[in-house]
Amino acid sequence: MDKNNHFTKQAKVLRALAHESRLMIVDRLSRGECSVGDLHGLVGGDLSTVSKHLALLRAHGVVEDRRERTTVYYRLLTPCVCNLFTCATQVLKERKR
Amino acid sequence: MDKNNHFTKQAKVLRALAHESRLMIVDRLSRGECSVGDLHGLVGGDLSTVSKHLALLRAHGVVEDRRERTTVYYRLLTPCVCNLFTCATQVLKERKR
DNA sequence: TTCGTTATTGGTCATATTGCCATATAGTAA
DNA sequence: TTACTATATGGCAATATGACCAATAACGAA
Repeated sequence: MDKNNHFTKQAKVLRALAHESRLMIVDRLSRGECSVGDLHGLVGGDLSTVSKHLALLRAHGVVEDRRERTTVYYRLLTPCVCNLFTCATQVLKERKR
Repeated sequence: MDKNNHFTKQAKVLRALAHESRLMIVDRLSRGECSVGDLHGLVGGDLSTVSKHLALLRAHGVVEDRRERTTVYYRLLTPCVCNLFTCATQVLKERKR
């Protein structure tokens, strides 16, 4: 497998996560599955915008969904994404010194 | 401190990393400091483009630089960014199943 | 079927990102 | 000084991203 290609793929995953609202969503999902409506309540803005953020996360393999009656629940597919928070926080901390 | 604000900051750090060329740079720097010229040889494209990627990484606290004569060397400021690779890879792996 | 609830998709505009070119700067040596 | 090497910066055009509104779809209840 080509190495550049792997960096390209990784970059896409990171870009999928690198957004304020999507980080809020991931952070919430790291504490258990949640409906679109509740995520919307958390994130704010237009519901359709939240839905698009979720579609993007799903397309990149970060989350998956499950429908129950008329409600759709999302959950993390790869819990390790929490490491990103730790890492980003550490970069921010280091920067201040 | 406001929580949303923290997500915003984290998102900026992740965006700084979420680019093919910048991941290549970070990956290389994770194995020790390196000059701009050598990074350019690795990444390809225009040298000025590489320089801008480095400026962006520096502005976000991911790397720092040191000048020796006419050569500028860059190095990682926060080694934990390697966790990002692990995590992104895991997301990619999970997606395939 | 028709209606209400929940979520997704299409369209469009504004803004952000990226890459290349040309130019400028920092440092060294002659 | 001039010239040379190594990097950085300004500017611009192409593309990508994000937010909203409107329209649509999926499902259950009446």
